[in-house]
Amino acid sequence: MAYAGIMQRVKLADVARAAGVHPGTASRALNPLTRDQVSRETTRRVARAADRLGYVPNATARGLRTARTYIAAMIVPDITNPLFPPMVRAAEQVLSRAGYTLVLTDTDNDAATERRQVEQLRARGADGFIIATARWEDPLLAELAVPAVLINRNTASADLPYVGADERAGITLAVDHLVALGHRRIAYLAGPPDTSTGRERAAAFRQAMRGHGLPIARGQVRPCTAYTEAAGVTAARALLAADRAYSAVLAGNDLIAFGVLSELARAGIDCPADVSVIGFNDLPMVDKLTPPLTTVRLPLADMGRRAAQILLAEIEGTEPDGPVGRSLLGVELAVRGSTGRAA
Amino acid sequence: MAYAGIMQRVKLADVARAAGVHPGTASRALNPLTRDQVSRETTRRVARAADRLGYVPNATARGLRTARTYIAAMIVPDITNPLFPPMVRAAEQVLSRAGYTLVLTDTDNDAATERRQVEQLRARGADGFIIATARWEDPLLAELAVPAVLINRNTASADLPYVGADERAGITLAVDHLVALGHRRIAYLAGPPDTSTGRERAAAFRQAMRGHGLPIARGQVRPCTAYTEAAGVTAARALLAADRAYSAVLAGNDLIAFGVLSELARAGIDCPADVSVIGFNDLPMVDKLTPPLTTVRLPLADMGRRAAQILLAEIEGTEPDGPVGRSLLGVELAVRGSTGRAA
DNA sequence: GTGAAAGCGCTAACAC
DNA sequence: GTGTTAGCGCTTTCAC
Repeated sequence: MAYAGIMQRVKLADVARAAGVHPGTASRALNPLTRDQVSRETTRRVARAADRLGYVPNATARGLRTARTYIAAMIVPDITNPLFPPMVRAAEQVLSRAGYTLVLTDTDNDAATERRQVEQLRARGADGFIIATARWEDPLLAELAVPAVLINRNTASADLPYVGADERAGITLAVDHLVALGHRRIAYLAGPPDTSTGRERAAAFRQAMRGHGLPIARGQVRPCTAYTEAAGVTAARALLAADRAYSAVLAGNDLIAFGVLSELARAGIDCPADVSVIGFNDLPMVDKLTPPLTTVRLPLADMGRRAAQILLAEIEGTEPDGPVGRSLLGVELAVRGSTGRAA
Repeated sequence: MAYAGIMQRVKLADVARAAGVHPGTASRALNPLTRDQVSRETTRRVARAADRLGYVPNATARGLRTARTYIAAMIVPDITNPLFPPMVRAAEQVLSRAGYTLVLTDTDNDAATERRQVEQLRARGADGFIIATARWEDPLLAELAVPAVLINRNTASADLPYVGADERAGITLAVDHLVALGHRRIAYLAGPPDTSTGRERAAAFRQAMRGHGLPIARGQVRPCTAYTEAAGVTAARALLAADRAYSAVLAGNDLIAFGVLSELARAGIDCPADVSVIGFNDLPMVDKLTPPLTTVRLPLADMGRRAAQILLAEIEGTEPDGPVGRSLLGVELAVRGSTGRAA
């Protein structure tokens, strides 16, 4: 096989020869940061030659020389989870515009796989990481010695920049909405406590209830073992089996809410007539369900963009505009048919 | 910021010194393909030294020397389309196990963006491409001079290996199902004709109808301008405005089917009592709709795996097991509530 | 403002 | 079987 296009590529030396200058000069002329060391006229000649010959710099050679790869890696637990694609997409846009290439790696929700991936990518020389897999206790993050930004999930194990949604605000909106509809007995099915989202949202729920002067009974806040429909079913079943009756259920995320909805249906309890349900994340299609799910919408693309910007700033050692340590982006409540006035 | 871990990495020369051999020898000892040129004893010493020092080869330097990057790129039109994540995930697994790193790039459905991305990735030295964005007439594919595999969509512009689902079989299953339920007036809303899937599925529909001895009237097969719900709405409206009444609608994909369902609802036509609807792709959640959508399920992960295997074989110049030119993977019909007996 | 020369870390062609 | 040497394409001192 002859892949001519890739093999006989035009290199800097060719451009320099065509422009009648030394390769070093051509390099300076082409690099925006060193362009001012070169005369206007030379710059023009080099640029024209490069353009005419279709010169594309060899990233590998540059990387070897500069010890920079212009590769950024993004680590997600499972790209088939619709939460992540919008983040990935937005991050890639920012990164690629800045000359970086995004490497995506899917850990399949497995810590060992994740560690392998990270090591492979470090060997590759990835300039930085955007990490969407953080656990609350996460030894890997503590060891990490490269620029990195956490997205969606935060950690207690390291002091890394974090970009997330304003989860407290989201939960507050949801509780406020239910209270405004007359609900007072509101159960919360939390996400797993080894994630920051599981912890943060649960804490926010307690605080919001307290803000409305509503007491929280035992069993009213239940942790789910995972952010899955199955875990939601289990938790909902436990809720239904308990003494206390709730007029509304706030779920740690949409998948848990699905579990609640299906368990309510199984038990012959109507939503929203008998019980209102609210989810979190606003996954695609949840507005097409019957009833359509009221849920908290996260600015996923904004999060991806922001994380990429912060990472770029970290890598290049510049200041990003805006705060770095902890960026909380605004959320909104998508009010739909799964919530109604308290029975 | 001191990122010690990455900066002062141990290099081949260090290993060679520690093992008391020349770097060239160390290189040979470490490379499986050249290991047999080195004595057992030396190999052992080098391996031990490398292990002890935690040597990780510098992929950039190797790439510069060997003109190989061990980077494979995957190009998708829109990663937020749930069709693609399973493919990406499966491809990444195969690739990463083979020592390759997957670069994902999202073209935002834009040919110009796509061209830019491909050029950037060529400059990066990507060893090969998995392309999910092929159009039926696609000049970019004709120019491509690197190993590449098409996935999901085929093209007329180049003779590249193609991995897809058996679309004809899928359409046939759908038509057979409807005919078995007593339907004879079945409309087809095709995808755009600049995609192989748009063309292939439409051709398959005509053939399947012919196989049942069912005539196809003018306006019974309508192309949509895009694979979107909006395009589905438009096409469905045109269908309803026509003289002929249909008892079933087969949609070019699930999004088009959504458009049909919403337009039927708007017109007060019940699905499935009055009209049956079938989609294509089996997107997540379509089983949770009311009514749940009958649709053709594609083996997305298998497609991703297969495409990656073929690409690896292309890159390494070896034979993959199985055919290369055109792999059609089996589909199945997920029968759900949106189809019923003809009225 | 430009040229010369060295070198990033690795591998492959050539000696011995 | 191992050492030597050269060089992948680029950037970046150092001269002038």
